[in-house]
Amino acid sequence: MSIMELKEAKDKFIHTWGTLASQWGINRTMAQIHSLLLLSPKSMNADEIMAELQISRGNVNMNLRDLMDWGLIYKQLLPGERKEYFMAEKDIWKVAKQIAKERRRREIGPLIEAMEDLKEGIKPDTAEKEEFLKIVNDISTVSVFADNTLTSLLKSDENWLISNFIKIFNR
Amino acid sequence: MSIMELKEAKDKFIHTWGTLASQWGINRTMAQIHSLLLLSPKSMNADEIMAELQISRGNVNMNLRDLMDWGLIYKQLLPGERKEYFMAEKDIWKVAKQIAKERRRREIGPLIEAMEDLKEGIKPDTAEKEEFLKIVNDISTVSVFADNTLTSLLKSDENWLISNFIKIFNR
DNA sequence: AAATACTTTCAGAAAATTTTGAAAATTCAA
DNA sequence: TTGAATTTTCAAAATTTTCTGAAAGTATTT
Repeated sequence: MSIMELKEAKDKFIHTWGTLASQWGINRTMAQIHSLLLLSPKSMNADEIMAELQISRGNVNMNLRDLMDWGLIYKQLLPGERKEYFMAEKDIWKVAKQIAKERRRREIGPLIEAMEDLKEGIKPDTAEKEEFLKIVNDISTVSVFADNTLTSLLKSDENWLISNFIKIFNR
Repeated sequence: MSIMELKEAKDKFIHTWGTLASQWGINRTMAQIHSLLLLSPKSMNADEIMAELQISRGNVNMNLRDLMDWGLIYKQLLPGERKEYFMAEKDIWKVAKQIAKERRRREIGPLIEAMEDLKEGIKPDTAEKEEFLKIVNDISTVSVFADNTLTSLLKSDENWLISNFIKIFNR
């Protein structure tokens, strides 16, 4: 690949992040705003984001809100400024942990709940029902395992993560 | 919750699985077919799936294909039968591993590639470019870490997973 | 309290994704 | 071969999701 100018590279970054994110269930604009803020040295307001990404005010507002729900960006109130400014968390380890945490909450949590509900509703009084409960129980067990594994990974601090990372590299 | 009949519980299972899956980027019908096969004691053909889920032949065909790509179901050719029959992998640990493997391949792989491409295109000859490369490098590092962690989890066998699971429970 | 600056909401429009179903392709028995 | 059974494809339709932009809501200044 030939040498790119910075602007071009940043645009490519934003585009890539947006495309990948949409492949795994996160909306494109949300990912684009996130990467824009990730790359921006200063915090930005809604108008700046609208101009940069060529999207509507409503869209910007809604996705900023979602990004705050995900814990990926922060609102910043600058003294003497009426407008709200937004900045992204730049520590990528924190970002990754935050994403893992949210996905755990959104994807694994509801699965565990649903399986518990199903368990409660069925009595294993026939072979058929036993078979059904076996599957529900298995899914429950695996989900709880995944939940616990992720939780313990997330609880352990950055140093642990990095040392693990180095260990894996050196094996 | 009151006592449910088995049929009702199975329908709820299929519906829940479909809803959850669509919340995290997998299409609803694919998840419904998967859960139908997961709960079915015998393998099923396209017509049976069409009838049970009230969906078109094309839709069934396409999603069976996708499920095979994910490695979640197998085609079974019954002797004396022209039609193709399908059965789901019932070992939930294997299912979970397969899902983790695919998601790693589809979500993390392209991210690592994209960051490598960006790195190659930029020379750190200004402070701005250095900052940009810092972020790209950080993302690259975290992605590779996540990739390695998942890979080593997946390589380790079921016994390891279960013993870890027990450890976490006993702590 | 009125005007101004800004943010939020939400109904309808646009875009993206999923689904349908009939036609084309493939497979296999006779 | 032929042709009946079955699977695959794919353009168009249906559905779902996302986006727009103007109106409503809030906060701040004068």
